[in-house]
Amino acid sequence: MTDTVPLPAGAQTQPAGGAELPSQYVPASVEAPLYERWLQRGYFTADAGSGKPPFTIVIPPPNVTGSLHIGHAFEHTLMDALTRRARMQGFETLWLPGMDHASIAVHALVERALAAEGTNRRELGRDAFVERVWQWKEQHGGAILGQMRRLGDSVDWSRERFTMDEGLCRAVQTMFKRLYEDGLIYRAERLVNWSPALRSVLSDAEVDHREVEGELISMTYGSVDGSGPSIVVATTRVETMLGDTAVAVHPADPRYRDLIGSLVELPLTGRLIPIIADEHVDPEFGTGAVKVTPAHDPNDFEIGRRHGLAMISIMDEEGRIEATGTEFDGMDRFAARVAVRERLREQGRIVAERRPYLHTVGHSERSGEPIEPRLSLQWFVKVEPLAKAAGDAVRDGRVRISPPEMAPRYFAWTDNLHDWCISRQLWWGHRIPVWYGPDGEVRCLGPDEQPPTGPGWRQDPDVLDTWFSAGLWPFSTLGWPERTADLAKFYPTSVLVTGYDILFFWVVRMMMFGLYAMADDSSEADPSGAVPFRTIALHGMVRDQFGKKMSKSKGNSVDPLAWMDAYGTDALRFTFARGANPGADVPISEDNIGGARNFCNKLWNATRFALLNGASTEGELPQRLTGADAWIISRLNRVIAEVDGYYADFEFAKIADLLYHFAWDEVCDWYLELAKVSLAPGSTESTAAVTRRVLGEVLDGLLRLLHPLTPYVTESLWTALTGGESLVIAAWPQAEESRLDKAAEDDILLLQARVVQLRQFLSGQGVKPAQRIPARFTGLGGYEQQIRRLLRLTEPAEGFTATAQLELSDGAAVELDLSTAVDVAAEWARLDRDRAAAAKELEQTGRKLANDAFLAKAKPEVIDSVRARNEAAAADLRRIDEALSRLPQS
RNA sequence: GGGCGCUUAGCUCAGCGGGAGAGCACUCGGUUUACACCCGAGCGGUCGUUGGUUCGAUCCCAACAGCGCCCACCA
Repeated sequence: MTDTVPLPAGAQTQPAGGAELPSQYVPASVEAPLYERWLQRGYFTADAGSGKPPFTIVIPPPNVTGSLHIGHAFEHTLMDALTRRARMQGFETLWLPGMDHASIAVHALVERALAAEGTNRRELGRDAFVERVWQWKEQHGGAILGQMRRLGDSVDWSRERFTMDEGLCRAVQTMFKRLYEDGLIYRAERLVNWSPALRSVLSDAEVDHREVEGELISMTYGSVDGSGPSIVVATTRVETMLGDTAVAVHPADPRYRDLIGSLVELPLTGRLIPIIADEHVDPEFGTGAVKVTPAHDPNDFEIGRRHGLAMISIMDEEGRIEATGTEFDGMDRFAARVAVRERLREQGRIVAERRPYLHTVGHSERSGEPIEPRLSLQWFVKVEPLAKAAGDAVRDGRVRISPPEMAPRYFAWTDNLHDWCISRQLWWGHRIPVWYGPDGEVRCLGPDEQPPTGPGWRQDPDVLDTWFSAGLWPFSTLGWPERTADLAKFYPTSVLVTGYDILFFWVVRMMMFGLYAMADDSSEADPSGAVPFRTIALHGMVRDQFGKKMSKSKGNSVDPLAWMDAYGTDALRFTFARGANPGADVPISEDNIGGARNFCNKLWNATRFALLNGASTEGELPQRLTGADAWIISRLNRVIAEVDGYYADFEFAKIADLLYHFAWDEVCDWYLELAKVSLAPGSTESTAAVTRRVLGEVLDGLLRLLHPLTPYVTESLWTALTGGESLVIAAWPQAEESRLDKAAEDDILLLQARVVQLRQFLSGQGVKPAQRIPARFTGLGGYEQQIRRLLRLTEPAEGFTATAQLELSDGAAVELDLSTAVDVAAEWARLDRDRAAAAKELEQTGRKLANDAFLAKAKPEVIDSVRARNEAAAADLRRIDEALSRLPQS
C-alpha cells in the first residue's frame, strides 16, 4: 500500500497527494491530454497481422460537409463503447473512420459560394469546379473529425478513408464494371424522378412524399357541343395535358364501352388521341376516365408501354414547358398549370374544380421542390437478384438484426426494391466509367484500363449516386478490390451501428454489394464470410425531453459540444447510453446530463475515498472473504455477468442503469460505509488490509466495466488507483462463479433491512441526524458496530431508559432511549401506514392460498413464494401491532 | 392504402402471466472528515377504454380511441 495518492492520469495541473485531490471531477483538465496520450501510444491502431480474433466496425461515414450533431454523438458513443469493450476483451479491434463525399450537399454548398461571387459552375467549367470542390474540402471539410476526438472515439486514424480517395475510386470502378459485365447495370430511357432545381435525376430514396394542397380539375376532352365524342377526365397537373396521347377507361366500364377505340380531340393542341381500355383504371375514382401522359407520369408510362402509345415530352430539364407552336412554350411548369387551366376555362371545358385538393406529391429531399416525373436516359442497377440475396442473408441468419422487431422493415425494402437509378447530372462524384465511341460503341472500363483515344470518343458526363460508393464502404475501406491483409483480417465487419431511419437507404445497399462483391472471398471455413456485417444494431433518434424530434427550426436542438463543455464528455456519453434502448428513440434533457455529471463525480469521490484509505490492487485477492467484503465481491461478479448479457443484445440503457445503481447504491451507499468500520482505528490490521484490498478490487472492476461508456473519468481514476498503464488496454473483467456468495448476500440484505427499519423509525420520530440516540440491541447476530455507525447510535450508558422498542427483521430487536425526542403522533401515523400495507399483503396472499383452483393449478414455486409472503406479512403485522401497543396513547 | 410500433407516477422511460419500478421533478430533515454534483426519510399510479382467455392479466387475444414512424403511382 502507498501512503501518497498517485496523480490521476491526465491531471497534470493537479499536485500529487490524496489530500490535494480536488473534491470535484473537472473534465476539462483531463480529457484532451488523455486522448493525446492514447493516440501517442497507438492504442487505436489495428494490426492486420495480429493473432487475436478481429472485431471491426466501419463508421457510417458522415458527410464531408457535416459537423458533429447530437445524432452522431449518440451513435458514436454506442460504437465506441462496443469497440472499447472488444479491445479490452482481447480482440484485434478496428474502428475505421472516414467521410462521404456527399455529391448533392457539396454541390449545394459550393454553388452557393459561386453564386455569391456572381458566377456559377457552368461558367466555371467542370474541371475548375471539381478543383474548387477539392480546395473547399481541404480548407473546410471534415470539421467533424476534430469533434470526434473530443468525444473520445477510439478510431484508427491511420486508416481514415474518404469515398473519393484513390483506393475507393478503384473500388467504385471495379464494382461498376463487374456489375455492368454481369448485366446488373444497364442504361435505359425511363421515367425518372427529375429535380428541376438540381437539373438532375434522383433515386426513389431521395424523394420525399409530402401532402400538399393542390387542385383537382375535371375537364372535357373532345367536342364540347355534342357534335362528336367527348369524355371528362380529371387531373391535379393540368399542364401535362399538352403531352397526353390517350384517354384510358376500364374495359368493363359500361359508361364508356362504346367509346373505346374512338378518337377525341385533345384541347389546345388539335391532336386526336384514342380512348383505350386498360385494367389499371379504377372505375370508381372520379369519372372513371384517365388522361394518359406517358412521358410525365409513372402509371401512364406503363399504360403507354402496354398500348404502344407515343411518349411526348413537354418539359425541359429546368421544368419549363416545351411545346413548340403553343402559347405555353417556355413557360415555367407552375405558371403553365394556371395558364392552361384558364385557357380551357375560356373554351368551356372545365366541368369541376376541387380546391384545395389534398394529395401527396414527391419532393426533392435535398432541394425541396416538387420533383417532376420525366422521361430520361439514365443508368440503373438491376436490383432484383441483389436484393433477394440481401434478404436471404437475414432470413437464414447469416446477418442478425437487432432488435428483431425491425426485421420486417428490412424485408419490406428488400422485397419491393425497384431498379436503382445511379446516374446523376452532377460533377462532384465518381464519374461513370463508360466511354462512347464515334460509331455508337460503348466501352466500360476498369481502373487499370486506358480510356480509348481518338476522335469522337467521350466519357459519360454523369457521376454516380453518392450511395453507390457508400454501398461499398465495408470492404472498399479495407482495400478491396485488392486482396489486402486488412480485408482478410477485418472483413466481414462485426456490427453495423446505425439509425433505423436509414436502414433502407444504406444498409440494404451495403448488403447487396457486399454479398455480390465478396462472394468469391468467403472461405469454406466461413461460408457466411461475404456478408458485410454479422449484426445490424439499430438505434433510434435523439429527441428532446418531451420526446419531440430535435430540429433547428423548432429551437430544441442541442449542440453536443456545448454540453461537453458544460458537463464533460463522459456525462454526455453516459446520458446517451442510459437512454439507449434498442431501436427506440432517445429523449435527452439537461436534467439527464446533470445527473450523469453527478455520477461521474460520484465515481471520482468514491475513488478518492479509496485512495485516501489506502485501497490496494496489489497481490491476489484473498480466496476466503467474509461479511461486507464477501458480499460486494459477490455482487461485483454478478454485475459483470449481467453486463455481458446486456452487451450481447445492445442493451446500453440496462448496462448504464445497472452500473449506475451498483456503483451508487451498493458500492457507495453501503459498501464504503461498511468498510469505514473495518478501516477505523479500532479494527485489526489484518481486517483493514483485506478491506483495503477488496476496496481496490471493487473499484478496479467497476471502472473497467464503466470504461466503454465513460472513458475519460475511468481512465483517470483507474491509473491513479492501480498504477497501471491504461484502462484502454486493460482486460475486461471475467465473472467468477467461485466469488458468488449467497450467504454473504443474504447477510447484508438482512443488515440493510434492519438499518432501513431503524432509519424509518428514527426519521418518523423526528430524530435529527445529528442526535445521538443510545440503543441496546438483542438478537442481532453480528454487524452491531456497523449498524451503530450507520445510524450514529451510542452504547447504552448510565441512566439508560428504554422509551421505545422496535422489532427488527428476523428476530432482532432494539431498545432506544428517546427521552430527548419522541413524536408519538408521527409514529402512530407511520405504523398505521405500515399496518395497512401489511394487512393488504396478508389479505391478498391469504385469498390466493384459500383458492383451491390456485393451489391445484399454479406452479409449486409460485405457491411457495405466496406462502412465504403470507407468513412474512403476518409476522410484520404482529410486530407492528406489538409496537403500536407499546406506544403511548395520544 | 399497406406495414411496424407506442399508450405504466408531474416529465422521460424500464417491466410484459403470479409482490406496480427507475431517473429527474416535488415535500420534509440534515455542516455524518469521499462527495451539497451530497446524505436520510417521504409524497405520487383504478398500468388508454371495453370485452375475452386464465385459478390469476399492466403483461396474452379481440375490438375501439389516441399518438408516432416507415413504405405507397389512385388520376
